[in-house]
Amino acid sequence: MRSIRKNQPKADPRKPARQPGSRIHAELAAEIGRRILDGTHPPGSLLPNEAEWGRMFRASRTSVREAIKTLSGKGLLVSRPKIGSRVEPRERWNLLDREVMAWHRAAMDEATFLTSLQEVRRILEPGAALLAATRRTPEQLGALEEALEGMRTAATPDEVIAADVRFHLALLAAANNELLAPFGIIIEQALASMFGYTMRHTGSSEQFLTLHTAVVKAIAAGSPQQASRAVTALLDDTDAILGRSRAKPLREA
Amino acid sequence: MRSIRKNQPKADPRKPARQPGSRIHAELAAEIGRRILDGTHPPGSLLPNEAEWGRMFRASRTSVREAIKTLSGKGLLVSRPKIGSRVEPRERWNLLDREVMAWHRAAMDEATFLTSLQEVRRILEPGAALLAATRRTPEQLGALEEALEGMRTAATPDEVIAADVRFHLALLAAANNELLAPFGIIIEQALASMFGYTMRHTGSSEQFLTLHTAVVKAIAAGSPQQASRAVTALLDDTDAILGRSRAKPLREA
DNA sequence: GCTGTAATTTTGTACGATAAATCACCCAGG
DNA sequence: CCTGGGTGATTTATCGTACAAAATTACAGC
Repeated sequence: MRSIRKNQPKADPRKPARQPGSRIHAELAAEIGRRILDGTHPPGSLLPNEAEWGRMFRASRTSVREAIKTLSGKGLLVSRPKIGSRVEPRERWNLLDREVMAWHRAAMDEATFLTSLQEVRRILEPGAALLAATRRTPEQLGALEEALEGMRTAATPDEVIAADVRFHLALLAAANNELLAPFGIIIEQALASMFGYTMRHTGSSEQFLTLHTAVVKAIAAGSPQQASRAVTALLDDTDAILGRSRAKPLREA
Repeated sequence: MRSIRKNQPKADPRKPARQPGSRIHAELAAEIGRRILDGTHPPGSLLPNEAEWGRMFRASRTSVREAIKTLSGKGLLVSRPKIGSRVEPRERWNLLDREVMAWHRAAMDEATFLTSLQEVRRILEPGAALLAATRRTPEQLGALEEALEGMRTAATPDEVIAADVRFHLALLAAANNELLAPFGIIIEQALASMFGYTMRHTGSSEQFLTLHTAVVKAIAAGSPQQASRAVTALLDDTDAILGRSRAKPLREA
């Protein structure tokens, strides 16, 4: 085994020789993305130029550019010759992108983030259940039942969460609206964020199951109103577990 | 004025010399993206390798790679050495991305697409109105009123649509949930798609204004239920203009 | 037949050069 | 003074080439 390398650009032993499997451009995109989301580079500001990023991270301009392309594809910035890369206003950011949302979540207060997520869930999921009750295919109903069974038989908290995610994604899918499915990332993020909270509040697992079962029954029966209400009850329970005494504006009706 | 170029890579006069201002990598991303969305390259299939794209479009591999990075950032594909770039399953696609949605819209039946969009609007907007009624700032209320005034004084259909888009985006913004704002692209797409339809059905413009005014009044008064119902009525009217006799599952309540 | 190794293919990274876009500045002319 | 044009400088955009790394495939040896 030889140890020489012909085109080794930097023989710098201080650089800890990136772990294998990591893609430099992906790391750069994540690092720059995080710095944008956490406010280090606020909207409207000019980022360091490509050469400078390259020096900072000891990466080639090629890799920096690929990272920047990833980020501009997510609406975080725009690049123009002679100007540089400028951070876009927040409303242009594609917050519903998996990575962007993960960076965002990491950068902000977890509780606030979770509140926003749950609020959106309260809007979306009852509506999705309404559609699902009349449209779900037998396969989609089967997926819901499978997820329910998964929650019932789960041995560890991780498995419960995983089955719960499957359940709510299956619910969205059963609405049979292709523009509804992408919202799944909101649910994934919410349940992932929730992980730390729910672990401190065990004890309502039988109610947890009952509520989920009610949703499946309503959808199986083809009762839109019932399904919608069941989902709302489920979200109420979730928020209760979170220990929040929120205003619950959606329940005023 | 000289016409020679030192490092001209291809002196091919058949290639129509890209119009200025166009970014090659952006064009490539759009072209490949469209081909994925329209089913030319279905999920799970392997794309041509980077060198081949380069030959097809007479572009350098560098540009092709930047285009691919844009697309993989949108969840349309993943690349791995020796394997190539494989199209991801649809549920991974970031359909809520502006560009992806535009490609999608171009590739599918317009009426079906519009139906999906309106369905999501029926779920989201009443919920947003509910929140907006209690949370909107005076500035956000002002933005709604401004958009309303814009519809009233609009001289051309284009101006009406533009003001309408402003109105509904302002509504989303007034809900003061940062995860709700990104859904604005759904509204933009819906109203853009609707353009061709509504032009054939003029005549209900006074009702159009009345319904929008009702929304503003309810939000100004801080009445969540009223605001929510007003928005639903507005969407009913929109669907009626579209000439659809849809099941209106959300109105069963 | 099985196993480990070599060859091969494709993406990943690096570098250097040039093109194009655009801003900042200077400078002449009114 | 201001105004306009030209000029230079800066940054991204594109190109071409070379090599590295990953992962599949082929194959030799047992």
